[in-house]
Amino acid sequence: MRRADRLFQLVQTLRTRRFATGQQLATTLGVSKRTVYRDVADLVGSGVPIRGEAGVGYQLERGFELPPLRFTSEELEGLALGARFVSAWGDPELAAAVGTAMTKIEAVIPDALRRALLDTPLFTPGFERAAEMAANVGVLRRAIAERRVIHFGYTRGDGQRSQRDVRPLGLYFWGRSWTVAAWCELRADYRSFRPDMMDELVVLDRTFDPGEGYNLDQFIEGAEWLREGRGTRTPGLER
Amino acid sequence: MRRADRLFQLVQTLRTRRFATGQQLATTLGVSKRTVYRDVADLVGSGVPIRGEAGVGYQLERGFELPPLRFTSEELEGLALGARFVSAWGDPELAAAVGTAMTKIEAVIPDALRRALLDTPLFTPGFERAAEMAANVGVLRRAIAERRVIHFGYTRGDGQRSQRDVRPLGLYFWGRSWTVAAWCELRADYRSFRPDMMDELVVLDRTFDPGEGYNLDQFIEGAEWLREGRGTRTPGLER
DNA sequence: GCCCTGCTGACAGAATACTGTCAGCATCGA
DNA sequence: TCGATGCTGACAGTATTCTGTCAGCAGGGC
Repeated sequence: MRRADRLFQLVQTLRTRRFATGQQLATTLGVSKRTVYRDVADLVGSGVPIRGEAGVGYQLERGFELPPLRFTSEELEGLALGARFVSAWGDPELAAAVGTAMTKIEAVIPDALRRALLDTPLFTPGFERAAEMAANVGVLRRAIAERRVIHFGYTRGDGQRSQRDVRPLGLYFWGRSWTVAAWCELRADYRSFRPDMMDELVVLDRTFDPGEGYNLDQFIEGAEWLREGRGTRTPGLER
Repeated sequence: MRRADRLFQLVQTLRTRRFATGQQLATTLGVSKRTVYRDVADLVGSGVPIRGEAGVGYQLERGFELPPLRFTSEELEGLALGARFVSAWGDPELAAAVGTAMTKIEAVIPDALRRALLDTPLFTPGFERAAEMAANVGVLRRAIAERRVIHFGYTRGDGQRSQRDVRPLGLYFWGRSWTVAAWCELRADYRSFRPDMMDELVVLDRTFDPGEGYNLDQFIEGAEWLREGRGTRTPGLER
């Protein structure tokens, strides 16, 4: 086995096992312990965040699960604009994430590109209630990905309050505000809700299977306005 | 010199010179031509886009000026959302750029991450006139970066038409539409314009120096509504 | 047609890297 | 204190890579 391949495999092993002692790695890779130490030293020298602790073993730091990406300046320009959108209107978690992403981007671009890419005045002004609008979006995003039922109190525009258990299906951003598409267990039908009108949002342990009757495809099917992509109003919205 | 260092230096040489023959590279690096060919083959095998043409020489393809970036999954999630924003509302050039960026991202993420990252239903519905709105934005973006005066015909809402020479200072996206902040040479004052109401937009050869009286800072100073970040109307807009 | 250049294969000697063994020190947790 | 583990240095034999030389083919520009 070529050394380069072995180094790769060492990282892969750490990726899957999280913890491994030098002896274990040596056995797995079929080399001596001394060679493992040398390999680890080389990898660390190349920037791989492997941590070794005496009495414990080796551990790969989080965040190294993805390979590096190479973007063109045009692509970075687009991503940078997108990052501003997210900063202005995304939920705080994602906004923070794109913040660190932009820091990484800024660190590597040469000065010549900097002006066209970052100094170009391209603004997505946040509105007064932008942060408020995005308040619950992060939680909803996770709930959708994990297919968990959520519970919340909801106050409609006319002041009427209700408690809901809903199965969140998708998030929509309409230029000023978010809505979440969901199957409402109270009404036994599809409904849209505005995250900023929710309070006491809780993600329940209960999960759901989006294949059984209540899924986003059906929601979209019932929403002519959405398919044609021209509506600005949201039918079924609990407003 | 270690081989790895030489490979790096070869790329650096091509970065700065754009063109170089194998013989030139051999002399620069202090090795034989044959070795250069081997090095180039290795680099190409590692994904470096070097193009060799018989009778011409070697050339490094554009887009390789930037080092690779390593993002966490959270950061990629944020950038992915931003990419959707740009696809929906950005100008066609940037939309295409984020498209290829997303292709690169999709290519590397493991299946486990794919669902949370790409399959999460997170939509930024484009509106009927979204493409139309962004029509001239790409051109304006370039003009701002290059500080070039632009000329266009403008039709206001009341049907009144005019021809303008303006110095574009910045682009704003308001959730549904774009405006460009500019110094209007006709009115000798700051004005905002909607790109979708421009026709026959031309970037002139004439450049301007944003330090001389008409710059974005002054524009912002005169725009209380913008500083406080709460307005949805745009004073001075030629509507 | 001619020159310049990229590109490939083969080969042999030189240079380099790789590896295991041994020996010892440092650090962490029990 | 003790054991487990990380970590470092030295050394020598082996394996691998690297490199230049030579020879030839192919494609682009003049």
